[in-house]
Amino acid sequence: MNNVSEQPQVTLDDVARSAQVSPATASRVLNGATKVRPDLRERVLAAAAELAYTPNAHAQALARASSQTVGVICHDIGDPYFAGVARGVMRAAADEGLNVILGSTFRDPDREVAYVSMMRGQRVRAILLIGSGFEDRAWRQAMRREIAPYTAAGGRVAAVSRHQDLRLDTVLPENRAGGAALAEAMLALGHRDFAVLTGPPRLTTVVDRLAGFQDALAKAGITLDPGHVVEGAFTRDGGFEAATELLRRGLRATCVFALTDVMAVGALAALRGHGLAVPADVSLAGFDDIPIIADLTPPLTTVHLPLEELGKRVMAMALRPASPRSRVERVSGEVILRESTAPPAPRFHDGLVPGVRAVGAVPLHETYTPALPAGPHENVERIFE
Amino acid sequence: MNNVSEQPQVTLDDVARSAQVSPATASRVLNGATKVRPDLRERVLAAAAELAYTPNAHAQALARASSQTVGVICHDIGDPYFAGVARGVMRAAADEGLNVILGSTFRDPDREVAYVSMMRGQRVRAILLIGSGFEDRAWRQAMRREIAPYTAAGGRVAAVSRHQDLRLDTVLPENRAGGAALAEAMLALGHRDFAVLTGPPRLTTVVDRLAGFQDALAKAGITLDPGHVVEGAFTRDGGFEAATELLRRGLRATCVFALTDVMAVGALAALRGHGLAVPADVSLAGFDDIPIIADLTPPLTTVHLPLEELGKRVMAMALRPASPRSRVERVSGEVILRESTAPPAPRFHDGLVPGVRAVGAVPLHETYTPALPAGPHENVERIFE
DNA sequence: CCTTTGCTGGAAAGCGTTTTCTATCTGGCA
DNA sequence: TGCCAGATAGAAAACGCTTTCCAGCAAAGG
Repeated sequence: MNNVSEQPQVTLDDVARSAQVSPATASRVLNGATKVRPDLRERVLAAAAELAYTPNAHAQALARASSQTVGVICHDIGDPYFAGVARGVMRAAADEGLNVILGSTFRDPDREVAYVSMMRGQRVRAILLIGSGFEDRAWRQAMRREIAPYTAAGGRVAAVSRHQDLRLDTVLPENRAGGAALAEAMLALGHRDFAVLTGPPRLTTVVDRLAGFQDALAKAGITLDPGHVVEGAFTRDGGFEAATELLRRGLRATCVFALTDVMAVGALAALRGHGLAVPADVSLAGFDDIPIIADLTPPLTTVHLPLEELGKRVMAMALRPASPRSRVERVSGEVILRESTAPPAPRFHDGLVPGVRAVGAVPLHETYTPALPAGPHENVERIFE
Repeated sequence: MNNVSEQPQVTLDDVARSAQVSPATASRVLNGATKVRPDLRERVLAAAAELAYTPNAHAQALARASSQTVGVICHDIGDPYFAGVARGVMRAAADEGLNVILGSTFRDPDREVAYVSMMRGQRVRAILLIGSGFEDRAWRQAMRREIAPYTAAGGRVAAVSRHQDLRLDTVLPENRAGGAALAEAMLALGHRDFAVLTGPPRLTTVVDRLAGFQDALAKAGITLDPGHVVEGAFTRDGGFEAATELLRRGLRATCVFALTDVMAVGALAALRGHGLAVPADVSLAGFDDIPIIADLTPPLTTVHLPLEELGKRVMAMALRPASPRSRVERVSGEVILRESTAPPAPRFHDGLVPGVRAVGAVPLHETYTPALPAGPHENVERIFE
């Protein structure tokens, strides 16, 4: 079939033969702890270079019963959120001399389970689950069935932003607190009427961010009009469609909260397409702080998450030996007020919030972190439960 | 060290023993072509499920002397360009049932070579090089030294957007033609004075895009003022800095071409920061058509590349058996005129281009493909050299 | 000068699969 | 009824490496 004549791979035996030593010695030279006579060592090294020898990683993994590989599973590597976290993971992997097997599930739960199984087969040192889990009983069970034997055999699993049901070591963005903080910030701006663009309700991230947002509103005595909560896909187009639907229903809100920045980007386009100015006519806020949104016009208010840091952190977590109790590192979000949010236009005021314009004097681009426990230098808090 | 008692991995022998058959039979049941007596088959399947058996992929790879893995090397997975291509690769990999080992070089040539070596060790079926190569003699030699024995042993290597020196199967965006087409489009708008924000001159992409751009200008009798060519990193901040430097030098150009969209994003911020309106004061164009730029204000004119398609295509290429001559699939770019480019403001006119405003009547958002061979349905042309 | 200790190199036993190869057993046909 | 072909299960070799276990040798000590 293949007319190109294939030379056989050069093996350690070839190197050993060429250097006139035993395979054992060759192995020791190449990665051994024990001493080898200098001249033999020389010969082996020379032979290896000469033959362009590369050890068969599979054979090594088999013989050593351990691998230098970690698995990473995300929903969509094309999404800036995951790309950002993945960048952190790649950086950490490079530092640790680890290889990364990447899985992109395209948001298919079955594919996620399949990836775990596959990585289990690869005997990866650790599996990193990036992104929200699914609120799905069958899925959770399937995952558990894969994960249990893996961890029992010494495998490590760590997650970013996961539901607690799987009891994994987790780097947990404070989605709930972040949603609440954002709501408080918007309330402080004077908004009283909100709309939310949500994602698939099966995702824990959706549930948490929305809940936090609603909590804070409730504390202010405000309930979210169910008609003002529109679901869309966690994509730019999903945001666009959700915002369009919102407008179709007749938007009364003065502030729209898109559960992710990616959705917010689409929403911005939709709002603008309908002749609404942001923030003059309506404020818009997102969540995640993906790199691009500071360069939009207007720059988007959001809840900042240190994406790359999340990736590094989850890797570090996975590399620590397992502990009997699952660890959780909470990473707090930070509301970043940019120009996409402003006090509501006077015509929306209900009279209960006089002088709101004054609040608008809060400088834009400034960090606003109400009610969030944040350390002086890093916004991370460790909790062992 | 690890106080968690580790159960040993369950092996095929365990399954066989539990099913009271030979390992050979168990293997045949699990993935064999030959027939096995139904009751034995049942027992094996039951045992495997019972024990949560997962075959050791390393042992399989060793025994089968082949792996189900491909390697992908890109500069920075956090960059929207690579993330987009990687998404296509992941999709294709999923379709083919292949696993992906990802390498992110962070633009370090040495790391790239190291990744190839590592993937060679993993005996990946194919290595996909995404992104520009380096114009560096030592690097090229090192790469060749890694690639030659790999391909000699039947490994496949394919690249997106590479220099031809390595003689790889390549999916080649028409960087040169794209640069030229963009120049032509800008000339048609009436621009006569240009500036270019380039990236590291070691990258072939930089060389090609710039050359194409200059070619087209030369044809129109225009030479690029060397002071109007500013180098920056291929990142948002690189674009920002390069544009800032350009402004510091005193920008006379009416049109700025950033060699990548990512740089253009930074440039846009810099221009705006200096009080310049785009496109009223200066036009701005990029290259790649990463997803976000259509949502910027103004939406960015660019040369569209089908990123995800690039990824799928390079995978397909790598999966085809090698041919004696290296294949090249050229993918033409497509100039997308959006609102970031407009005819130059009258004050910049040199009097030689009267009536330029009329040209501005060309509707925005429209596709403009001068002098590019594009098929009716896909903008791809196959060339075997 | 002989024995013991300490190194170092080689032989060989795995690591967990797949895949010949061989043996056995069944059924079919003469 | 006897023999052969066909099919199927098991034994064993192989995949390429690491690592224990030995053996041999040199140096050191008695």
